[in-house]
Amino acid sequence: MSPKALDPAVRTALVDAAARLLVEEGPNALTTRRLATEVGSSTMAVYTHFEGMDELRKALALEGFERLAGYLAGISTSEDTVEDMTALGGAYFFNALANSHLYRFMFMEPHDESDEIGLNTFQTMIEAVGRAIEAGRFDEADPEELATQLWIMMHGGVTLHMANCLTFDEALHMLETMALNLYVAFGDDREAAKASIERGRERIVEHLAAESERLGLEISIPG
Amino acid sequence: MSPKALDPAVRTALVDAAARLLVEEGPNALTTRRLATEVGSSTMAVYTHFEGMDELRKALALEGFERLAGYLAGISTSEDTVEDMTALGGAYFFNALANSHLYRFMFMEPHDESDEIGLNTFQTMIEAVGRAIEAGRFDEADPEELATQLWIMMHGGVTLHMANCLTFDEALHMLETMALNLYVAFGDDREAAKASIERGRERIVEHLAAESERLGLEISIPG
DNA sequence: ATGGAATGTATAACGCTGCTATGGCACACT
DNA sequence: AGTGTGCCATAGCAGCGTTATACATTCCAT
Repeated sequence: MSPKALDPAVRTALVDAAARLLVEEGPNALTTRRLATEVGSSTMAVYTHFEGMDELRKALALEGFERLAGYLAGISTSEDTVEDMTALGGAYFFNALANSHLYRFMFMEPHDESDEIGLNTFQTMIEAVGRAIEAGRFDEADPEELATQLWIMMHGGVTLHMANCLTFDEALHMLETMALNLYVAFGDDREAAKASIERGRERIVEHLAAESERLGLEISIPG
Repeated sequence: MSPKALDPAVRTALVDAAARLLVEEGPNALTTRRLATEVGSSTMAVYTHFEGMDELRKALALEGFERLAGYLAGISTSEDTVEDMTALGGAYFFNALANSHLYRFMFMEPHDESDEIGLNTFQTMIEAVGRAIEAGRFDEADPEELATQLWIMMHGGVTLHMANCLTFDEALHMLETMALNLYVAFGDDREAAKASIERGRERIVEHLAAESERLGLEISIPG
């Protein structure tokens, strides 16, 4: 009883075009008509594949979570668990800036429902904290509790930077300072934490340099 | 050469009506036509007293900063500087929730220009940190540096709660835990900080209870 | 006191938005 | 091969922010 199968390619094409429009021309370019002409269909496609623009925006938020997951997955684990954690934070930070409009949809858009989707992305951070606890760098504690603190810190720094309340340099510096404070509060040795943060930043810089070259982007990373 | 003076009452009426619409019916109710009928004028009023809806929204953000300043001003200083600081954080938190739509305009709306307005509100927090340093609770440091960390923490917790990523209780608990961690990192004694946070929360609860009774609101404050 | 210039405001319209009713058309199943 | 289901294009609706125009009001200069 399916006369014409719903083409999933159209759905992904819509999401892809929407994401592209978002990063290239900003949120104002994200309209049904524009989207329709972009994928070469009519505005009805939005309503057959989604319930409307709101649900498409939710799908876009999901796309944002997947990109974030991709960035986080690019961070390999090492014997320095705190360095890994710092690198994950850096990946979070740069993903938020690179896909800032998507980040908006993920966390800064007024949600009607409480979509708890994408929170398994957060699992990566919890696991990293767990490894640091196992390695003895952090005191015994609930990994989620510690990871949440780091998340609050990252999200706060990222969004205050987006709001022009902190410059890029300020945000980066404050986040590193806060990370040091929290790592120490979590049980790590101050000097060891400082060294791990330093190495974590170096790894992020390398990683991002490679990434930006791959994408042909131009990202300036201050000292 | 001023045939008809621009009535400032209309401007404030517009801002007041906009703020009321925002808190009572949400952002979707904030339209030029709705606003016009609300203040009993035509849509043109928005364009004579503002350049358009965007500038009106900026004025609304300013209104939000003033309300925040009012909340913060309601926190008196005591001999326990860390308790004061915690109470300020609580006031910040509850203001953000009570005027969440205004808070959105202040920090979560994509700004074209970098309005650095309202950052003198932040001065209150810097001064509170300065008092804690003078009192010897915190080590000698740049007060702004420490205050910024607390701000990042508060903003992160508030916005993650707004995004339904943290429940009210979770946000409150995490913020108190983080505050303790940061206070200790700033140089305070752990037990002293714990006691100050406890007293700060009690003060906020009292303050908010009085405030909510005055406004006839119903705010539930968990233990 | 009076004419004229300047300026806020109401009305109507424009282009845009998200969205929906309608109808045709391509497909899968019997 | 017939048939009906369901995707999609067209056209239209109500609403949005904004603007052009006409009117009314007010102040200054004479």
